[in-house]
Amino acid sequence: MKQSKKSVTLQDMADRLGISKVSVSKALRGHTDIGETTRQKVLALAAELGYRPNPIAQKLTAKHTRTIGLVVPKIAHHFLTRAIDAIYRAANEENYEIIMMVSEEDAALEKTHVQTLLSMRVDGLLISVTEQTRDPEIFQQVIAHNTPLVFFDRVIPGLGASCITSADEAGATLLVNCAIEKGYRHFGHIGGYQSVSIGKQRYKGFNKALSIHNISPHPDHILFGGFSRRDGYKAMSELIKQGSLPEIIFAVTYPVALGILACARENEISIPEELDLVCFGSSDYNDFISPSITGITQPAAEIGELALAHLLKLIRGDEDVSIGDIAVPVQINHAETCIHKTSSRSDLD
Amino acid sequence: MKQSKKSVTLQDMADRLGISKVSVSKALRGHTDIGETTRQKVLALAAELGYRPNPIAQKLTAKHTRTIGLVVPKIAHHFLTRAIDAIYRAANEENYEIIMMVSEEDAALEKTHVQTLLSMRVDGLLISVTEQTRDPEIFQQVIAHNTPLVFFDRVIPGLGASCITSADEAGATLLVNCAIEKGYRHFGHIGGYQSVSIGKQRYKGFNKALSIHNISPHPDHILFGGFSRRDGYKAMSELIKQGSLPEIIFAVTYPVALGILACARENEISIPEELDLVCFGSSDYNDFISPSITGITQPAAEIGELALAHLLKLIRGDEDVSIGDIAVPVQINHAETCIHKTSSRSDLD
DNA sequence: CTGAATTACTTTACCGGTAAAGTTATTTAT
DNA sequence: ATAAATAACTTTACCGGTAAAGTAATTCAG
Repeated sequence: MKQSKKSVTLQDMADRLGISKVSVSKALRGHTDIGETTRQKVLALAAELGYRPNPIAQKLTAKHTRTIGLVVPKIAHHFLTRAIDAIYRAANEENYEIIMMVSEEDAALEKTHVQTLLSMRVDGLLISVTEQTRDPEIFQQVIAHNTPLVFFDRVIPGLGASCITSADEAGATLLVNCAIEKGYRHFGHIGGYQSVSIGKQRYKGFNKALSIHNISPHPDHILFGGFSRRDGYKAMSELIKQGSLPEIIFAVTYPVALGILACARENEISIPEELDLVCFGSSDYNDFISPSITGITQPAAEIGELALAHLLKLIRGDEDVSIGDIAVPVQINHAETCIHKTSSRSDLD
Repeated sequence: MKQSKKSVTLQDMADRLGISKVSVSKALRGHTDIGETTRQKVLALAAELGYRPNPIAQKLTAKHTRTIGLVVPKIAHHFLTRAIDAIYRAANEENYEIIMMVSEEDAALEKTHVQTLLSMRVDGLLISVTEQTRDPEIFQQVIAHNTPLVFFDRVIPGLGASCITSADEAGATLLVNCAIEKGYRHFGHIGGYQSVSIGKQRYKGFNKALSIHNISPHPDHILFGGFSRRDGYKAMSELIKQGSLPEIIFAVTYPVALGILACARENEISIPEELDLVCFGSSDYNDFISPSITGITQPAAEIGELALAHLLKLIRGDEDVSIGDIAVPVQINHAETCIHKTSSRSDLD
């Protein structure tokens, strides 16, 4: 394999012009030390040779690298995909570079990635943690290292890093309240790991709505697991095995709701007639699904943008920024489930 | 903002141990120059201080950066998302770092990104071009620069860079043949820009199947545009405005098919009864959509992996690798559309 | 027993930039 | 007229590594 053509360096240009490389550097950066004539010559030569400074060399000296590390548990995930997209877009506008690493829901890999990014001297870190992350030690290291850190979506509160999330708790309450108003009383929850922020907060919001209305769900109707379609399917299978079903299930994510839908379909349980369903999250494809699922639309792009904007403020040391948690308000997307309570079950009512 | 704690350098450790920094460097790399006793001391100190070499400094000297540039037109796109995911996973296994940049379907931005990545001294480039890319100049520059380049999905053949794609042409032929066998005779195509490889190849495959069977589609039923849901919707509106509909439409992408579906629904044209529909591509959600759309499933992960593997071979200079195009075979996913021809139209048959 | 090889290091140089501290020749101020 | 300031460069040093070329002490070979 032939070696890559060497690119033009300051020294190359200096040699051609018979001046020192520092002069060339200064000329390019518009330093006042350099006379107009020389500067024009340098600029002309640089254009001619297509000179581009070596960013690696630049980063070696500079205190700031204009690079941000992004760690996400996966990419092919409806919410994250959109958030990542927004982060890239916003970073590009601000002339920051993103280095994304994928932890693949593996806490150990996540840790390695964070360490790698730190050693790459990123100016700051944006992190959405894995389902498995329990030990916050690596993040405490980041904070101790004085590298600005912002969590988004799946966050770890209380570490002294800002957390940007959907209004998980409030959104869940909103959704469940809406169902209560429509007459539903017997709720189930297929929730996520309680060690993960979104799992915990959404369950909390669910409980809050119920307790305000003095409703207590049947313990058998509350199940916890992961956040994927597979997890939803599994939980629904268990629920069916147990025998009794609630009137309506609140699923922790959209994929979980789909898993429930798939499982219900296989077991010939019709949704929303026999069993109703709502969830936190939605999908671009929701309108095409039958039944389309009533749920909470998450402002993924907004969260991505906010997280980046907040991180940049921390990096720049803006005075009007404090480390804190931001919960972006969410809305209900009314679709074909959870229209109104269709049957009243005398045995329970 | 306080400054980040300075990280441990070779010099720091050398000072503490009273040896030269080069010895420390050699010890860490297991160079035979260093005695066992000293090496152990260095290793111990490195572990104690949590030394991590500065990758920026390393890259400045090394000829290879173990970094690969990835340029994609967008992230939130069913096929690309999965391909990107696979690329990250594979790169991680091979201990390569990915630097992804998003061109946002903007050819100018794409060019800048490629230049930036080149100046970052990536070892190779993986590119899926934008809808708008017409001028191959920047890619010719890459090739002239001797940086290995592999296109995937949306490719530019004939430049001397390898192209990894779905079997676009063959897949389209396969799908259309299948429809022909089921009795369909009057075809429409809502296709993509013919300047983009997937648009061109899929249309080509469509034509091939038809011409083999001596079928010529009505010119009014052939429309070209972009690859998004919006584009599908727009094209379908036009088709409706024109008056006559084909029996079945072959849509260039899954989102385009959805756009068609949405537009048909609004105009109370029932699919698949009044108008049938197939497309190139599919979705995780297809099973939940009604009607679920018969189409070609693209091996996104496989294409991502193949593209990366091929690029790595080029980078490593493997002898058994030649620059060439690879079309990964595709399959039909049979769903609720294109079951069999339901009506025969006497006016046309 | 002595020259050559080996061991275990150190010194110097370099990657491609940037910052700080010279160095001249030319102005400007007094 | 002469010291001080200014303009326009150059030299040196440094970022944090790696490669190549010393060097001194010890071991080996004949």
